[in-house]
Parts: sequence; C-alpha cells; structure tokens
Amino acid sequence: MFTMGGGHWVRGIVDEIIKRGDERIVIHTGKTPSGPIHIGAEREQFICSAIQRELERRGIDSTFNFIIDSYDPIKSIPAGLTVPKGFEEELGKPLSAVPDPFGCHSSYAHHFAEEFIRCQPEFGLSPNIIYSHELYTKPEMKGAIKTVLMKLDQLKAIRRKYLHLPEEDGTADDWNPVMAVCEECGRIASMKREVIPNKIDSWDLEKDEITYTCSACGHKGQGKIRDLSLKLSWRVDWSAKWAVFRVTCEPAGKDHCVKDGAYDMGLEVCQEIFGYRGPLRVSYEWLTLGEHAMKTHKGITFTPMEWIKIAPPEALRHLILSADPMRHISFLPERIPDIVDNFDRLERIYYGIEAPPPTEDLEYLRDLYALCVKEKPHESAPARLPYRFAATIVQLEPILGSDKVIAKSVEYAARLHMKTSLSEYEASDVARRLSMASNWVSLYAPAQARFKLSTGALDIRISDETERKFVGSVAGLLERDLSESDLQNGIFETARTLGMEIGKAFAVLYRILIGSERGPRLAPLLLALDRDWVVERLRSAVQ
RNA sequence: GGGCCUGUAGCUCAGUACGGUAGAGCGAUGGGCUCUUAACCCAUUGGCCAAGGGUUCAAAUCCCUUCAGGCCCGCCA
Repeated sequence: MFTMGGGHWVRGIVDEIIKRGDERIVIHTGKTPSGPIHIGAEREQFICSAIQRELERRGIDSTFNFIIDSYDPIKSIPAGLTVPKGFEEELGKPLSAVPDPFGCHSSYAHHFAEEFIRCQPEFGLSPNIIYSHELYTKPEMKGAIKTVLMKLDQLKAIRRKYLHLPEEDGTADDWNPVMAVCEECGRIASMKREVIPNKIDSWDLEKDEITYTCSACGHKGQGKIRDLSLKLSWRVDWSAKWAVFRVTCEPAGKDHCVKDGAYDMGLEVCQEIFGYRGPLRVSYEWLTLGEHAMKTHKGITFTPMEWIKIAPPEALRHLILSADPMRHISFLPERIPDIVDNFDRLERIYYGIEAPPPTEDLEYLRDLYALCVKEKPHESAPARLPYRFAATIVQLEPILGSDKVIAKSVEYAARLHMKTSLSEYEASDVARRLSMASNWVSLYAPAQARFKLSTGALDIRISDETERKFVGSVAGLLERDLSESDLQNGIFETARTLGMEIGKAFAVLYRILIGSERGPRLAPLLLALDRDWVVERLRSAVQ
C-alpha cells in the first residue's frame, strides 16, 4: 500500500503544541515512588523526550520537568519488598517521610525515585527533578490551596459531576481536597481497611488558620496555611501543578485519559478553579510483562536498572518509540536478543547499510532512529557486536578467559563491518554488550540459548560406523596440537573424506561436548578445553 | 451498571485517519556455502484479518451486533 510518509508520530504532537502558542513550552511528567519504578514509566519519559527533541529540531526551546510525587501517602508495602519489622507503622505517612527500608537514602521516596532517576541519563534524558514534598512548601502551592478553599463549592460541584455521585442538595457533601500531615503522628492518611485522608475541619482565610483532625491518631491540630504541611488530593493536586507551572503538555496513562477520568476532571478544575487552560493531553497504553500489566504493589515489575544490565538503553527507546502510544507493548526479558536486533537493523537502515522493508517509510525510520539514540547519531555506522553472538561467546568465558572473549568479539565485530580496527567507542560498546549478554544468559535466557559442557557421565553412545570413525579422527587431530585454523579445516576435511555431511559431522561433536545439535565455533572451543580431557571424552563416546 | 482501548501468520507487530485482490521481522522446513562463534545466502512454508451481519462494483479498513482480553468510573504510568 502507498505510504503517506510524514515521519514519526511525535511530529503531529509537536504540531499541536506549537498551535497552542504558549509563551514557554513546558513538558511535564510525574510518578509516585510507591515502590520500584518499572520500565512502563519510561514510556511517559520517552514520549516527553521525543517531543523535546522534535521541538529542538525545529529550533524551539522547552522545559522538561519530572515531578516525583513524594508527598503521597504510602498505602501499602509492595509484594516482594523486604522491610524491617514494624514497618506497617509507616503506612499513611508521606513517602518522603518514610525511612528507606534499605537504609541508603534519606527516605522511601528518595530510594525508589533516585534509583529511577539515576538511570535516566543512560536512556538519553535529563529532566528537571521536582519532589512534591518540597514543592508544597512553596508559596505557589500554598496559594493554590487557598484558591481551592475559596472556590470549594464550585470545586465540589465539578467533582460530583465527574464521579457520577447521586445528586445531593449540596449540604451533605463534606469532601475537602486539602489534607494535613498530622503534627503528632506524621501521617497524612490512615490506612486501616481503606484509605482515609486527613481532611481539614475548618478554615479561615482571613486569619490564615486551619484546623484538622488526624484520621489515624485522632490528634486535633491547628495552624497557619503557610506553616502547616498541607497537600491537595490527587485530581486537584494534578491541576494545581498544571496551573503553577503553566504546563503545555503532559502525557498520561490511558487509565487517566478515559472519558470523565482524572484528566478530564483535572482540565476542568484547572480552567474553572485555577484559571489556566491546562496542558495538551497525550495518552498512552501500558507496557505489560508478558500478559500481565506491571503492578508495583503486586511486585510485578521490571525496572530500567534491570534493563541496563541486560540490554542497550537505545533498544528500550526503540521498543517504546516505535510503537503507537495507544497500543500496548508486551515485553518479555527472554526476547531481549530480538529487541536488540531490531534496533541494530534500524541503525543499519539509517546508515544505508541495509535496505528498508519496501512497505516502510524511510523518513519515519530516520526520525525514529534519531529519537532512539542517546544524543546525536554518530557520523557513520558504529560497528556493533550482534547480541546473539555475545550471548554465545560469553558462555565460553569460564574456559577462554575474559581477555580472549573480548579480543575475539572485537575481531568479529570489526570483520562484520569490514573494518580493520574498532574506534574507542565501538570497542567499549562491544565490551558493554558482552557484559549485558552475560547477565542476560544467567538471568533470563531460555534453555535453548544456553549451553554447558557435558562433564558428567556420558549419556550418548555413537553407533553409526562413519560417525565413529569421524569422532576418532578428530580425537587424533587434537593430539597433534594444531593451530586453530588448521584444526577447523582438519575437521572439515576429515568429514569430507569420510563422505559425511558437514552439518551432521559438527552435530555429532556438539552432542558429545554440550549435548546440543549446534554450538559455538568448534575449533576455538576444542582448543580452549583441556586437551587430554577432550580426547578421552571423544574416544569414550565411540568405544 | 456506564465508558475507553485492543483482537491481523506459531510469536512480535505493520497496514485502519483517505476502502482497491493480505505484509515485515523472528520461527519452522528445504537447499547452498574451500565451510558454522546457534553465522550467512537463497527458496519454501505459513492467515475465514476474533465471530456474525450491513453499506459498496470493491471492506482488515466504514457502520451495527456479539465474543474474548486489558483498563477507567475511589488512591495507583
């Protein structure tokens, strides 16, 4: 079918952003650090990053803020997280006030937020980080709280509309979005059975005074708005930030973007209560881990930190930015080699080494590649070590030693790209991929991608007469201490002389050594092993 | 109960805004390679486009209904 061209979908988003005519373009994203932050959250980050790059390409400057919702209460302890005894006592406190269960950061919020933030430069982004527990001490947020109290009736009416609450006469609605952190117990909500926020009881804007009752410990407190630790509840909190920062665009998960969902209500609150038009909505689908949605509280997660250990960050950008935001992405760590290969293919297409599939729009592919690399594309195609190769050769490290593994990999990458030597970047990229592949093999590789020397009792016996002769001859070759290439050639010649199919000949050796039909290049493998052991192994298989 | 998104080869997905005889990658199978670091090259295989109905000369694409999965309507990308 005829493709329209037109490049990457982010161009359309940027067109709309520009149409708004905002004085200053501010892109926002946010995340609650309620536990390990998984790679699903990167979808939002990458969309923002792509928007920012597209703006930059058009010569437009922008601000990219990442709000850490550290002031939200901790509502549960995520499954799989080991916490000190008595940690349940912390439930209901703001995440920024809960101690780090690992003891390495100043709070629970900081621990998980920092772990995520630390990875971001690796993925080619560096948003401004804003912790909401700090933000709420600022006069702008105090002002938003006052505005909310001033227009509370109007706000209640908006809320009732969105939550489809039964029409009431209005007097019974004691909802209030202003929450107070209890000065006695430090909680902002109680967590028995259900979440009950600490609402304020009374307020006097003239005198700047507020009273509240703690839903957890029952403490009754009072104080001035500027002194008390106050927070707005979710949907109002969101629009207050939009208004305070004059946000141009904030992507959000599809859960918030449904009709009458948090985004719809937030926009109306933003306009009616705070007098700001609100951001452009970009909604996106979730990433799933196989068939399951990633859920922090259920402990089903895969974090950016874990990604970096097993695969290049560009490959995650590619996985996410190549998909339409409204389609869900199903990720499984077992598929990492495919995912990395896909990125490598795009890279080769970008540099004209490989022809694009006939149905694909080249302009789109070029856009996409520029959005996937960490900074700017290299001047020429970098020589990459194929991930599958890496995943194979690292398994020889115990017998080859790491120096040899690296040397062979560098040599292979250079040969593939018809280079005589690798640049410093290329060589370090090869080393990185080897260590990633090594982690992947030990953590996630399916059985068929792994091999192990069969050192135990030999459980196969070669009965075919030709095969027996062949194996015997190879054992003889080994005893002659040949060079690598002579040995490799010798094996081929032996097979040919005996009239064996090459594939079958190799298969029989692999079966004896690693119990598989195929394996890593044979001569180096044989030479890396203890000679007498291999000879004995081969001979006993054909006895 | 109300609403949104998704369903295309064994797997992952393009193609749906603007209807014009089903595409890619991976896999599988076969072959080739003076010859394999699970490589590479070539070929083959593969699909009632979830199901049914409608509109049309023509539907994966537009409309209606049904089914399945995910999600929202209370905090949670």
